[in-house]
Amino acid sequence: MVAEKSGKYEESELYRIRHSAAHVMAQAVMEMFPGEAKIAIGPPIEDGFYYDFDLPRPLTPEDLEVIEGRMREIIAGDHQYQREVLSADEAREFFADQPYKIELIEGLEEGGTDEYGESIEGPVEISVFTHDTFTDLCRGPHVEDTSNINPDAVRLLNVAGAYWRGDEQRPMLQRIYGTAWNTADELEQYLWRLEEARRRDHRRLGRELDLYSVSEGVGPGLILWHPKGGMVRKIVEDYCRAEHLEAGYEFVYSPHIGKANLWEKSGHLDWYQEGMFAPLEIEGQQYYLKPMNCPFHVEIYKSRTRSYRDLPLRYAEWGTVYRYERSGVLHGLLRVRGFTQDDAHHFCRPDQMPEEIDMALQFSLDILRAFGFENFYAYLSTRNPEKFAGTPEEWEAPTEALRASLERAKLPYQIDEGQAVFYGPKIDLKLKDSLNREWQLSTIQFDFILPERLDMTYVGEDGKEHRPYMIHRALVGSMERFMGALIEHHAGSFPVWLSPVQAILIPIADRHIEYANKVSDQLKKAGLRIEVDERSERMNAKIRDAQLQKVPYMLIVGDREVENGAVAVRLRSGEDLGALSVSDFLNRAAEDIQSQK
RNA sequence: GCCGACGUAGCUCAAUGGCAGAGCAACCGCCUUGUAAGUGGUAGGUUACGGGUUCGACUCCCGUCGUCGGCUCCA
Repeated sequence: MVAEKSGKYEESELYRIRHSAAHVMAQAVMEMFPGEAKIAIGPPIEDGFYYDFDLPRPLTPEDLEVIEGRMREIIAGDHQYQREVLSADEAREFFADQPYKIELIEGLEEGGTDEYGESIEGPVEISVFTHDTFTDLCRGPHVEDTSNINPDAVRLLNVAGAYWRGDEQRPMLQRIYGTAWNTADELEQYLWRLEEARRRDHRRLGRELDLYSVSEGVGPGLILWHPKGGMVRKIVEDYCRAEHLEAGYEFVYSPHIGKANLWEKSGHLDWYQEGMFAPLEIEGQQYYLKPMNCPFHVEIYKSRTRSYRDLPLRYAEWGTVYRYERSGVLHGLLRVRGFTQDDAHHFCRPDQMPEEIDMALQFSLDILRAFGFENFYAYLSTRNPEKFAGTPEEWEAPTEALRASLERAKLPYQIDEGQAVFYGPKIDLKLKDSLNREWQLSTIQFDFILPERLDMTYVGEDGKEHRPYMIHRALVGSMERFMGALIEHHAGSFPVWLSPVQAILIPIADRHIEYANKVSDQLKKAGLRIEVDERSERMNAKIRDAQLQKVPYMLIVGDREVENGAVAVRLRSGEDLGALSVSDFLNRAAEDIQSQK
């Protein structure tokens, strides 16, 4: 079942409002730079709209305020949107001083691309929409009248650079992003959502919770895990390792560098060199930092003769890889230059392939669910016609095999045309977090190229040599990116089983420290991760700090608790559970940990 | 990589050409505390780095590095 691209938004009133607001904005910008503003395109997007301009100078935040103010005036003028159909020649004449529009008109006339650069079939009718003094090449739809736009529900957000037609060889334009809603209240809610996303930003929480840092001294895109973040990561890894063992994987380890010749044979230097760090020279030999683990796992496979009886083999490794990413794309934990994949390779006979794909897919879903993620979207990436090994015919069966597995799993999926890796098609799993943002984590890749390039064989029942199939898969993807997703999904309030500090003991006065340490020892023996706040601070201050660190349980101990062998339990939700005996608290904690909530 | 903004104490931010500051954190005390910040003091700086203009630069100019928002890219 292929997920339908939702046609609903495109047909909605909000879509028309945003599209119309983009036109109003373009009018305001053209008035700001009479005769000098060149307009490109301005479509509605999720949650808002943008418009691209070629202007004589960079826009400032103050300009945005002026533009926004002028937009309100235009809106208040109650101008109708009027559609008119033009011939290509008429349109060219009308937009004679707008080179970007001229280019768009060519696209419409010849067919191939529409006014947003999306591909279309055949030539289409050329229409323009006019409101007040502004006319734009546009297929619509628009609202009837600018009075349908609520001036109190429009906000310009920021300016950014954007290449004309998304092509880095072409001019860089200035893009103004804006948002528009039905009501001021909806706008407020949207702005609140943006603010909430900022509060949850893993880069901010990473610092506040002392999870990780990136040091200028070390280098961009290279992550330093601090003890707290390291603890969370270790728990994630330990859990995954145990699950892998149970699922029939074996663990391997491989080095960080390998000879140039290895990467030549694997095809990485042909297909992927621009993503690799420059080679190191050692005793006249070139070595490369590994961008992937697969060639090493293949070498392990090839270290002896394999029988059909040995298959499938499943090698798993938390392998740290290095990939060159252009400086402008680095982003916290989500786009880095060094990261650790929870990588594994299945080597199997052709007849085992469907089962191996099914297993990898199911395992992936199980693991992600364990960490609190529920909403998955699958993407099937097909052959990139510009960048693929083998022949198009060879790609057909593997692509079908992946598709069949998705059907069996009853996962809704979309096709990502041409997004495959050079060595085969893949399934990617993306998930939505608690703020409805999409994250790509899992990938399951069919590979029929490397086994041949690296000459892998097994001896079949017939005593002859056969070529195995290979699956590359990473479940959480990269530990770094997954940690980023985990931090943001839980807004830093990790479930108890993942919290680096599960409980903090808060002695009310110095005389309670001894008892706090005694309880701490007891809890540590039971396997909990505990801290004691021995600072000479007020209890209130200690609670505040523990709250800010998002510690699941705050255990307050004063005279009453010492006397009764108890702890007064406060949850980070603010809920006060009152005094519990140490063993009752342990039961409560064990339950919470067990449920992984 | 590209366009734009930015870089001042561990963090958040002041100082716009004339003595580099505050709050929090840290450290040393005092207070001994009952569910989100008790209180006094001390220390902390090559203002990212390198050059230039100037009597004088955190401030103006150039370059480099880095961060942020996008674009492009993303095995």
